[in-house]
Amino acid sequence: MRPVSGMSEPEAVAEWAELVQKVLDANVAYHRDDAPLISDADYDRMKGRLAELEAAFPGIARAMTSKSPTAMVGAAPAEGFGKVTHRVRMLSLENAFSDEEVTEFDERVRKFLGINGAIAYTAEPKIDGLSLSLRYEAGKLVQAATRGDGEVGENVTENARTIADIPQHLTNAPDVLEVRGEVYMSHADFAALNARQAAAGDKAFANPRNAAAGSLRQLDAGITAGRPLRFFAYAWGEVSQPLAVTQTAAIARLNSLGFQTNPLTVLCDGPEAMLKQYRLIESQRATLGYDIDGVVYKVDDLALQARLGFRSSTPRWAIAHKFPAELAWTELLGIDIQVGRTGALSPVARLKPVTVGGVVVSNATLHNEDYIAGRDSRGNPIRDSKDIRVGDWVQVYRAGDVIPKVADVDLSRRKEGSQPYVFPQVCPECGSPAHREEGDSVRRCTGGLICPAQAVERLKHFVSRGAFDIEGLGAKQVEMFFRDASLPVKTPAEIFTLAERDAANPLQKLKNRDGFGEVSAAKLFAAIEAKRVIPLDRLIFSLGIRHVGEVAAGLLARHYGTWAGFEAAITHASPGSPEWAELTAIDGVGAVMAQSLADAFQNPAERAAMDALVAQLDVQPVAARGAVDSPVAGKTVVFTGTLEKMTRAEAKARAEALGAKVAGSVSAKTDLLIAGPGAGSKAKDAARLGVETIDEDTWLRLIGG
DNA sequence: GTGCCTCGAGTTCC
DNA sequence: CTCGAGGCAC
Repeated sequence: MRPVSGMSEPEAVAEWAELVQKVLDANVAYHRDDAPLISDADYDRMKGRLAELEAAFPGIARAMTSKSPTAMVGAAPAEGFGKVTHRVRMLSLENAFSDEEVTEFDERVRKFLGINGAIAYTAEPKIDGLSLSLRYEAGKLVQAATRGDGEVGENVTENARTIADIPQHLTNAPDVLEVRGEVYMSHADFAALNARQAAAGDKAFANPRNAAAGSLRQLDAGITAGRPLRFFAYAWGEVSQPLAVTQTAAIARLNSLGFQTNPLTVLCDGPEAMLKQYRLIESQRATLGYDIDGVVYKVDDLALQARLGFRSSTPRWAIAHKFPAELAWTELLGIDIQVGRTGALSPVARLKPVTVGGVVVSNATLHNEDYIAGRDSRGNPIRDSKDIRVGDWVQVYRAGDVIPKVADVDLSRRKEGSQPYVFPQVCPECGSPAHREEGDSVRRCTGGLICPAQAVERLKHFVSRGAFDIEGLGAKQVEMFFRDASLPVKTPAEIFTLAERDAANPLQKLKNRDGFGEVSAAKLFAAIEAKRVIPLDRLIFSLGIRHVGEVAAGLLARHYGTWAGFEAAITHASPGSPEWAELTAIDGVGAVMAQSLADAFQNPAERAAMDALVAQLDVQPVAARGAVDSPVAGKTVVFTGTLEKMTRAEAKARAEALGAKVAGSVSAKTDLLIAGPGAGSKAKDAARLGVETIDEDTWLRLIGG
């Protein structure tokens, strides 16, 4: 590549224009056609060069950068779309795969609510498209957003405006109304679109879902307008006034506001009726004219829905009853072992590519060594104890329509002289012994940070979304720096000395490398610099300590507040010590997690890496508790005796939603005891300790209902 | 001790 | 998304 410094402006413009076209073509191939034209590395290189040209010739930038793909931020999931934070989280649904699981769902709901009689549920087809949230203010469509990760989605307002089923204006709607539903493409429209694609020499879409997703995510809304997308409304997010008192009535209301709602939505009086509707919908599946992948059941009474509330990522009042997964047979070409950040050795099946549910699958997970051998972790036989051998014909499916898995083996086609797979006893990456602990289903490499696979996976975790989340430093860049001879990054601390080391390196500066330019190198250094200031919870999560995920890291950070406090406590924690007692007293922290933390902090190599890292950082303390505005926020409460207005599970969920901590027994830390009739020893304990005790009605008044 | 509810870890394909 | 397992209530 020619150095930009020796180029004239017209030459630069010519190269720039050519590159823009190539990048745009690649974008179309990747996003619309799901068929990459070029490798990711080449793509990144082209974008880097574009940025370089634009930086060296500001004229280009002023005149045309708005057209340039560099204006569409790189790497991150939201290429070219703005981000939208959902005011009400877009959750996913719990899945059921059998009739029993549906019956259990109903039992669970009634148990939670303490209702013995029947409860009414709606049943509706689960459309196989992509969910979309539409925000209306004063009756006008102001924003459309994809689901994203449920918290943050992409702003696709302009594209949504081109969909005929989506009204631009509503009359008699609440001031604020967020309608949720599914964007999909009908079979007929999908076939016609693919015929057009073929006529134009473009690649066909694999299935209607991909076609709908690709069409909605066009950067040019003009292309979306030419795609026959449809929309069914089935839920809502933020509303300024309630839509109705039942799910059925709310859907009818959405329909009268001008939305398409699914005509197969019916009200059922219990599991029997739900399953009947499931079979009816399943029997009509082939003739509906659009893809569905199951049936969704929802508690009809919205007041009950509110009482049931949510678990961490799914509502308690709904479930998706999925149709059986599509299966396909193919040949197992080989078994590779991958090493994860905790050292776990995971076998991956390399398959002769096969289409399953409209997607070509060439890899599948084999879980662990027992799964290959045909036993579960308790030693019980699975797949009739058939083991899986290289060369076998295997049946694959996509679990939850996503993750490819091997379900079965065809013994009649097993090749003569095939041998059972021998699981490696040493790490294939570093050669250290791989041990399997009693009762554990995974075998782990014992190399720790010595193992390059573990080290690089730990680094990837370190820069991942919930951890340091450094823009421009993703998995791919981490791999590159890890293997780099002149500017290596082998430990998290080394990320923060990157700029300094680059400046001190007279040859081969980062900005002169393939894939980087002046601008991108400076941007990366700035992004790293910005993350020197880091909240304690993110730091703890980023350490990648086994059993300590995002939630546990948050608990620990909130309990200890500062790095100094946390570090001192864990360093001295061992079974029997006061630090250990304090640690395991945290709600959600048990002996296993405590031991894992202690092991990490008391291991000299791990500890050295941690200290070097923290020396580079400005760790922000974390406040004790989220500022929930309620009289019980931050209080520790205990329930005892018989609760008459709600079940124990419900009482606990509501108290926690209001920021209270619910404990099982009364201690000096208890702030409030809610005692129903029949309270025994706990009430005595409370009296002895001087803990305030109230009855259920007083409690309900206190929390407002 | 048993059973429920979550979380954590690992995985694929786009 | 699923599985295994940790943590806790009963």
